[in-house]
Amino acid sequence: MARLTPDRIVSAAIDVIGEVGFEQFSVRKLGDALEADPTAIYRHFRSKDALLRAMGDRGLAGVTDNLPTSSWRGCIRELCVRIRAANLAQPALAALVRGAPPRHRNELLITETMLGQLCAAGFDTLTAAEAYHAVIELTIGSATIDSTLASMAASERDQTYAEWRSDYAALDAEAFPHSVAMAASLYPGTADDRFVFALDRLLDGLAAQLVPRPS
Amino acid sequence: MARLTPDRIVSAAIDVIGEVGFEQFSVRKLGDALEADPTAIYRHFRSKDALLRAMGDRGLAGVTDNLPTSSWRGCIRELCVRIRAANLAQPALAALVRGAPPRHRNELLITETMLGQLCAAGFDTLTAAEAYHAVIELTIGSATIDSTLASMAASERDQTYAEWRSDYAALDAEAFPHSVAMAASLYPGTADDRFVFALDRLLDGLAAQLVPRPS
DNA sequence: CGTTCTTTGTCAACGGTGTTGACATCGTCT
DNA sequence: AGACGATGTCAACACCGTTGACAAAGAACG
Repeated sequence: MARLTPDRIVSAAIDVIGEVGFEQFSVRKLGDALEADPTAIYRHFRSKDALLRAMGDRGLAGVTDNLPTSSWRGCIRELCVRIRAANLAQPALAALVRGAPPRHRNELLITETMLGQLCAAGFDTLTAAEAYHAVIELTIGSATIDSTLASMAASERDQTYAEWRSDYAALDAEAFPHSVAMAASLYPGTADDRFVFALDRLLDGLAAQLVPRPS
Repeated sequence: MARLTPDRIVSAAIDVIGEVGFEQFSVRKLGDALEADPTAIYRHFRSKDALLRAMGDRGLAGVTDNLPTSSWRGCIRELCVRIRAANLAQPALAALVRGAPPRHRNELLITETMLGQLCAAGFDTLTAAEAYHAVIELTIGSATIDSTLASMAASERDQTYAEWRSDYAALDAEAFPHSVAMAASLYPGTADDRFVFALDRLLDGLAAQLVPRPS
C-alpha cells in the first residue's frame, strides 16, 4: 500500500464521511478505509480537529474562481451560493464554525473578494464591513443549520419535511391557528431555494442602504 | 436525596455546562452533580439529545411574552433579539440546531407568533413562509456562529477580535488590498450590533416585498 | 391487610471514541 | 555500514452514550 500522505488522508476522510455521515466519522473508520492503522494518521495530523480543518480548506478551494463581475450583487450572490454548497458538501466545514474559526487561505480570498465588491459598489468602509458580516453570517449560519438534512438522501429528507409539516398540522388549532393553517406551506421549495430567497432579501436591504447617497 | 425529576435534571445540567463547558458536558458528570447514578437520568430522558432539547426549551421560556405589537417589524425584531440572547446564554441550544425539529412548546410559540405577524402584515402564505424561514435562519445561524465567542470573557473576546484584525492587516497588501485597508474596520461594534444590522437589512428587504401589492 | 404492578435508582457491562507511548520498520544521508 | 529521523503498528488509557438485569419503593386493587 502506498505511503500515507496528508492529501490521501483528507481524500479518504471525505469518502468515509460521505459513506457513514459526519456524526459516525471516526479515526478508526478512517484507518480502515486507508487500510492502515488508525493511529498512523496522527503522524500527519496533530489531532482529529486539525484533520477536519484541512478537509474544510480543501472544500473551499476554487470558490472565488471565475465569479461573475458584471454586478456586485450577482458576484456576491454567486459566491455565497458556492460557499453554501461547499459547506453542505463538507460537513466538516459546518462543524468547524463552532470552534475558533481557522483562517486559511481560501477563507481569506472570500473576504477579500467580498470587501472588494462592496467597496467598488460604493459602500463606505463601515457599511461595507457591516454588510460583509451580515452576508457571511447568513450564509455560514444557514449552511450550518441545513448541513445535517443536506447529508440525508432525498427521499429521507422529504419524509422528514413531511413529518414536520404534519407535526404543525396536528397542533391545537386554537392555540396555534397560524401554524396549523400554514402547516402545508412550511418548508417551501428546497433548502437551497429558501437560502437564496433570504440572501436576495438581505441583498435588497443592503442595496437600499446604497441609494440615499448616489455620490 | 430528593427524587430525580426532569426539572431538577435540567437545572443541574445547566449548572454543569456552566462549570465545565458544553464540550466537556457528559451524562456521567451530570450524575455526579446530582449525586445519583448517571444512568438514572435515562429514566427521565430517552437520550442525552432529548435532555439537551429540554434544556434548550427552558432557555426559550417566556421569549414570546409581552412583545411590542405596534408593528410587525418591531415585534419580529424584538423576538429575534430575544431568541439570539437565549441561544447565546445556552450553548446547548445553539448546538442543537443540527437537524432538530421544533417540537417543544416554546419553539412552537415562536413559530406561531412570527407566522401570525407576517400574515397580519399582509404577506401571502408562500411569502410569509419564506420570510419566516429567512428570519429564523439568520437568527439561529448567527447565534450558532457567535456562541463560542459569546461564552468568552469580554476582555478575552476583545483580544481575539484584535488578533483577527491584525491578521488581516498583516496580509500581503498586493494580494489582499481591501482586507489590509479595511482590517481596522472589520468586526465593527459588538456581535449583537452586527446581528441587528443584518436583521434590519433583511427586514428591509422583506418589507420591500410587501410594497408592490398594497391590495 | 396482602399482593401484584409500575416506576425509579443502582450496578456491571458493551461497544465505541480520541489520543498516547513504546516498539519495530524503513528510507535516506553521511 | 552505520546512524538517524520519519513512518507504521500495537496495546493501552481514559473517557463516552447507552442497555439490560436486578432491587427498592410506591401505587392500585381485591
